[in-house]
Amino acid sequence: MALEHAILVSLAERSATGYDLARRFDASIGHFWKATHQQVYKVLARMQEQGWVDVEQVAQAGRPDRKVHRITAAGRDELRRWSAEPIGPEVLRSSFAVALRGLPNVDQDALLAHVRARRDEHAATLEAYEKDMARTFPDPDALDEAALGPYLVLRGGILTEAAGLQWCKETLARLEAR
Amino acid sequence: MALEHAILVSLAERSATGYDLARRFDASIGHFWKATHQQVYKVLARMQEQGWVDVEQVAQAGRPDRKVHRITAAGRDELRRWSAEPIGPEVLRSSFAVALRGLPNVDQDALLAHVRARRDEHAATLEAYEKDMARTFPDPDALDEAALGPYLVLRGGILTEAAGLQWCKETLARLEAR
DNA sequence: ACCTACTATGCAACGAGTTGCATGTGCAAG
DNA sequence: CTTGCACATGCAACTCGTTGCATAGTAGGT
Repeated sequence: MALEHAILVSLAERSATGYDLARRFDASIGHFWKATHQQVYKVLARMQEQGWVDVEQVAQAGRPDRKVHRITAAGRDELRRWSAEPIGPEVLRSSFAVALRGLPNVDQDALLAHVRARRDEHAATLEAYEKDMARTFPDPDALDEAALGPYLVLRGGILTEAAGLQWCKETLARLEAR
Repeated sequence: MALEHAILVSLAERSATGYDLARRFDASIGHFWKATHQQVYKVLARMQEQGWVDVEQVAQAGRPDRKVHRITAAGRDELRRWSAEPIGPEVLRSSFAVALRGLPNVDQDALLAHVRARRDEHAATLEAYEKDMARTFPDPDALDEAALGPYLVLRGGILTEAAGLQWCKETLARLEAR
């Protein structure tokens, strides 16, 4: 499993509550790793037992205490240990590709609508990433240590979205040409 | 879940045993959907109960009977019904991106080695896809009904691999420049 | 002669991930 | 004044997916 490690990376950037982490997994980190809040809370509890994080309880009025999780030295060790391990094969699951492959056996109109929707999503995401890139890394040739990782990941997001968009466009052209 | 549907698509192309399907999930279909043989057998049993496939038992000497699964009319209906449903968000889980994002906190040498290995894998897969493309679809402007789906999926594979390769190259250039 | 891989099925135990529910306040929009 | 969203935690039940094991003959390499 690697949700642990995604959380460790995130906590190494900045300490956070489970709630904060869950939101990060809906936003920036969510571009390459998804997790729900239930999962995050469960895993955080386990990580605490293992001593990878420790918790500072912050009382609040009218709502549950914030439990701010901070990465420990053991957590950093684990991150370094994990990063030296061979990376397992990336999980690939594209129901879009499944539907395309089954072209003669699926609902053609629905498929066409799916492709269009997907094209628009890729276009929107790509645009958002490019804006983010321009805002956060205005000068990509002058990045400090802390910025390089996030920059490279965002670059990956842009390349991935551009490829997805291109795929949709070609697919649409083919389907519409029939 | 959509493993059912990936199997239905595969069986619509050609009837098969669980063993055959498992191998397809290691090869062509595996480019966009992974599944182990244990999973395939389990799901096939369920699909049979639901009446989406039926099974012809073929006796063999010295090894278990082959159970050839064929898609039924109900299976085809299910495929059409499923394809009209909204597609859920694609699952994204890239431990590579996690490691990159955590750049300052990971083992730098190991990461560099991972990126190189990944670059080589993408290059090899891309080359294999392109050969497959040249062999299977020598004239992409003259595709019949049955070929279009597989063609488009392969195109998607090529675009995806090319993007991954590009990402690795840029990443390497950045990491090596430090 | 031995070891490995291929064919072909499947169970059992476990770990990962999803869905649904529960609780309770404060604040803003309609 | 009511509806809904943001904050903040978490349990329970379930399904999905992985890992390890079991069986058993045949073919091919060292």
